[in-house]
Amino acid sequence: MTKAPGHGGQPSPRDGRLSSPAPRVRLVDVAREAGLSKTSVSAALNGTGRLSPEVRERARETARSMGYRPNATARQLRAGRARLIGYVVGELADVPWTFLESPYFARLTGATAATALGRGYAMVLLPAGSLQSEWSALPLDAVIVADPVADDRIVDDLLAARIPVFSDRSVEGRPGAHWVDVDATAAVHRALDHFLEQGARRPALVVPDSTTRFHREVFAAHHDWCAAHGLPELAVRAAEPGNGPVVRAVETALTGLPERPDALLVVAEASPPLVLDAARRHGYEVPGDLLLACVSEDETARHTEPQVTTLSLRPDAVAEAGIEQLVAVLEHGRAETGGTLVPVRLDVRASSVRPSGHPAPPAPPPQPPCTSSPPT
Amino acid sequence: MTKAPGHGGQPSPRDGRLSSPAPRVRLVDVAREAGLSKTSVSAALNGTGRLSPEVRERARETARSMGYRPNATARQLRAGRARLIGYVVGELADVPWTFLESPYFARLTGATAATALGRGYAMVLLPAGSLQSEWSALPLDAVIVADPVADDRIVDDLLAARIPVFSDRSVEGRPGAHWVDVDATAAVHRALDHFLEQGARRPALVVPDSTTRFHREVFAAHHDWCAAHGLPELAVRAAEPGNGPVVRAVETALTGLPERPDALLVVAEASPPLVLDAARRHGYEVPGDLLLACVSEDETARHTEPQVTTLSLRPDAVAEAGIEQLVAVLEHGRAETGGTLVPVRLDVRASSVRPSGHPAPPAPPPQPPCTSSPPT
DNA sequence: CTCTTGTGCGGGAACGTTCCCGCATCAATA
DNA sequence: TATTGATGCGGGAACGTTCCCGCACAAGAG
Repeated sequence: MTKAPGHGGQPSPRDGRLSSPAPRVRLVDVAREAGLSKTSVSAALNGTGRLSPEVRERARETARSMGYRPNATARQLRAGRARLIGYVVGELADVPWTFLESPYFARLTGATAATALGRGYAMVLLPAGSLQSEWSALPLDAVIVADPVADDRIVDDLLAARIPVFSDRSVEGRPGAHWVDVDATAAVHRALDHFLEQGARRPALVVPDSTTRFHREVFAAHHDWCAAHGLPELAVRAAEPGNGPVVRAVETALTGLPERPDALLVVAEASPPLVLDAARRHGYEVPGDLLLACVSEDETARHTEPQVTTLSLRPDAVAEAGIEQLVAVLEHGRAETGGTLVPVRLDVRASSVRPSGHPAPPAPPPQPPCTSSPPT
Repeated sequence: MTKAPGHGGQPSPRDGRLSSPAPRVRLVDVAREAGLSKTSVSAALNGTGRLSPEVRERARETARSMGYRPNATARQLRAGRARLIGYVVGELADVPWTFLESPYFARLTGATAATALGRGYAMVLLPAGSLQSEWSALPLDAVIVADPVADDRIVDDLLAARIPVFSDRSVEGRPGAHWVDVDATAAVHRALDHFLEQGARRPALVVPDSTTRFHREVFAAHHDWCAAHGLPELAVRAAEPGNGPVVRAVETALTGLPERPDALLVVAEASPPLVLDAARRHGYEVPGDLLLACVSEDETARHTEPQVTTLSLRPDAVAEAGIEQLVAVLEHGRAETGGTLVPVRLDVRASSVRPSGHPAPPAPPPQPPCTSSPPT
């Protein structure tokens, strides 16, 4: 006993027999029991330092038998980081947490957590539109902000707090912010090209009227594609995301447009069977009268009759790219990563394949001379 | 400068001009700048201690202007806990993370995270079937294990590590473990009673063949109810959860049973529109030929034609009860909490209401004398 | 026999907080 | 004028790790 405990005269209540529920065993406890120093025990357990095999083994065995578990917080303090990342999803910020019900975000969330954990980072779920006070008590090494809405302060707050942010392309160029995004333009073009190949000439689009970068880019891509191909721009914007508004928008697209569409692309997290039912209710046979494709991760698309063609935004790939970038920035100090664009995947199923009985145009569609809009 | 920096002769690289990216400002930095001690600054920022208003304000202002943010890890170390809880879902342990795609778990997860954060706890997502190594580096105050499967080691590992566990009723009686559960028996009885009121006499049940306590209790409750009411026990177990197997089980229930059912209760996270479509494909008109109810949180049930009756397991209430219990145990040391049973909610919609044109039995069904099975 | 080199282990200082004290100072009372 | 009590602030010890050293000792080289 080289030094007095300092706190009180008593030899500290560590040595048991007090009613308290058995304090956790620390490194020094193991060291004392094994007749070693905490330095040696630490080195033994971590496999570092210069130790004789006997001492190493003795320390390990003592630690095991005493049920020693290192204090994670103390380690973090020493290490200078907590290997903890935050995860916020900004869409639907007014209705926090409903995002998990959308298959895309459900998968993105799960894949992000899994990938992060594989790289040694734990992920905490944060509510959208949260204040500083909600997360300032957390030792966050970085925060992922999935699909921020334009007016959300969260990204600014995080950057002001010098916390690295990983988000979508809308943060491009801001110092301390990095991005991974879905190739929305490619997605829309891919689906519309597919419709065109299958003979559709009046493809319609349904997209929610949200302020996320993705939805805006979808709308613009559709506009450009229609202009470039000289086809009518049939688009309906759903008032908000969610099955109700989207299904109503689908009904508008099927009945309330100047032209009756022969193909429908739904770029919203709507339930494929619901969309299919809506089409049927309004007298469309799919795929006979209407080719249907949904941007969706919902696996119910594979269980309808006919099965519904989907365009996957590949949330797992987005998550992987995001975490890879995060690790590169946090651990190797690569701040110059330019961002990553993840390609989409079209899963063609019966709902968008023209049945053999129907007339398929042999030649590509006539390109009208009035294509004056830029193909950008 | 009362004491040498100890580390090296240099005045430490804190004072800038080195290429390093501006080290984070600490409490002592603020104190030095304000001409105060770290004790006073700490007290000023935390609103504790005895300080003159001027000093308090000066400390706050200096901290603000220097962009001081307290180090969360150091606080946690001092406080002895991290206010961090783990969240594991054990079902579908072989396919980690798919659970988030089920509306029930999506809502449960979101509600748990939100409620926890409201009480000052952050929630980290952990993969099912994870090893000690995955979470041992995290300073978890407790772990929530949603619906553990019978053979999962996770609960044992956590209890062995002296981490409080909050789970379903299957952990009842184990020291250090607490539970909140859904009243499965009440749920089944509620739905079947409703069918009976609506005149059904051959209600069928579809339930996944899983090892979670919930699904086993559902099966047993159905068995008891049928016996008590002298009705045929029409039950089909889906090979596993998921839309595919469940829809196939629904088809079996509709076509492959000894009796043709006149009501169907689907206790699985299946998409209501898919179940409805399956019934139609096999010649049932809902609700004319078949009363339908699903145990589901899927909001698509409100957008089908007819709308589908659902039995909500109230994940938000489960989450709230769980966190409340967690706080009681962690902060007030109430270890004796007996557990909480959350009631269900039946949302009756058109799919389970006998249309007026159909014959409705005026009197309650004849109770046969052979009711020998215990009504427990 | 002395000087170096290497090995095995321990002391003690960080990491950044909070909080228990103790030491001044000053007003009020005897 | 002394004694008390309250008030305002600072010193320093924790919290439990990791890691940089330095010290002792043994072995080999000159």
